Amino acid sequence: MDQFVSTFTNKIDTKGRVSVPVSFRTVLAKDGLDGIYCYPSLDAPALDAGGQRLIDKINHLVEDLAPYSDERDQLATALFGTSEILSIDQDGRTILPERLREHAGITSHITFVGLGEKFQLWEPKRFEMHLAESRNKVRDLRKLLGAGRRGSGGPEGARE
Amino acid sequence: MDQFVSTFTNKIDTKGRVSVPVSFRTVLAKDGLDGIYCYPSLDAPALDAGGQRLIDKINHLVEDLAPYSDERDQLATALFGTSEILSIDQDGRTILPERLREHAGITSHITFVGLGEKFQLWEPKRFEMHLAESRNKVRDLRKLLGAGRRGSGGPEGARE
DNA sequence: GCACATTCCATTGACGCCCATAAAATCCCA
DNA sequence: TGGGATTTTATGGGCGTCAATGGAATGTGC
Repeated sequence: MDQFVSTFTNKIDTKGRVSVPVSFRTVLAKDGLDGIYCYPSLDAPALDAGGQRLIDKINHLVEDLAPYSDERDQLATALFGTSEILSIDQDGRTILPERLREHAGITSHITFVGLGEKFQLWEPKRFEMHLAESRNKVRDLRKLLGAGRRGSGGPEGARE
Repeated sequence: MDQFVSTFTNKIDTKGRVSVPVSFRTVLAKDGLDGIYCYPSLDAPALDAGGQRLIDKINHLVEDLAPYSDERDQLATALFGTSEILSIDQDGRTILPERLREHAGITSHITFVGLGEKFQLWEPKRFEMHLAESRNKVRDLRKLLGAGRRGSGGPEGARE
């Protein structure tokens, strides 16, 4: 498996440590990064995270702009400037800096959400609402696509 | 890691010393420069900084211009004429010359901002505003990109 | 002598490393 | 198939190390 899938909710201990789900750790290791590349999501109260592949993608984005141009610096500022490379200790735990926790409203628990090539970190309650919204959107989308194919899952097509 | 990532805000003590974030020092050392190459940013009230790789890049930039052309002299003056190579003491601290501090409006605290191949030095308050602007720009930029192609989108993957 | 810069040392708080425990998943064998 | 044994994961806590910072000691030029 080389993709981030499923969701997990773990606890933050008194020292600010959280266990990273083992399946995510496996994907990261295969990806060739000893840690988690993580930054505030631009359009959600959540954190985006991933491994080397995600870093490479962002590098390409920045490198496509003219050297020493204003735009390039701004893009690099918004992406690299707000990013962290979180270390993972030998028990598979990491520590989120205050700045990142704040952006996502995370206090005592964290929900890890697999999105395939990357994953997100959410405050559990917020993620519940976000998930409900997402499902509704998917439902609407399916209506538009037409009742043509009915797949297998019932009205709750999205996974649990 | 061989890139400047994340931001750090450190204090300037009564003697003008500032600790350079350890992760930045590591990158500089790997880059093969015992110090910080630093000059006033051309289009921001900040300082640009980096290691050997940055020096090489700027050399190429200048060399690509016609010899004895006005542009070449101007660029060389603007960059090299205002540059400094800051030394790093054995406790990982450096001292910013008055001229550089003035350009960035730096007084008691300094924010180190990783931009990948280089980094910037900002007065903390100013950087806050600059970051907000940058994030807005990138959001707009992404909307433009996102409208076009769907699968490979930006770093945020078009979906949400 | 003094002003300034550089080197060295001390403190503090954060982080990494190690071990312990409990719960859960997996395996094994009857 | 079921129940117990083993492994693995999630979590908690102790402790040593290191980074950031402050201050003293030493050096250098005027």
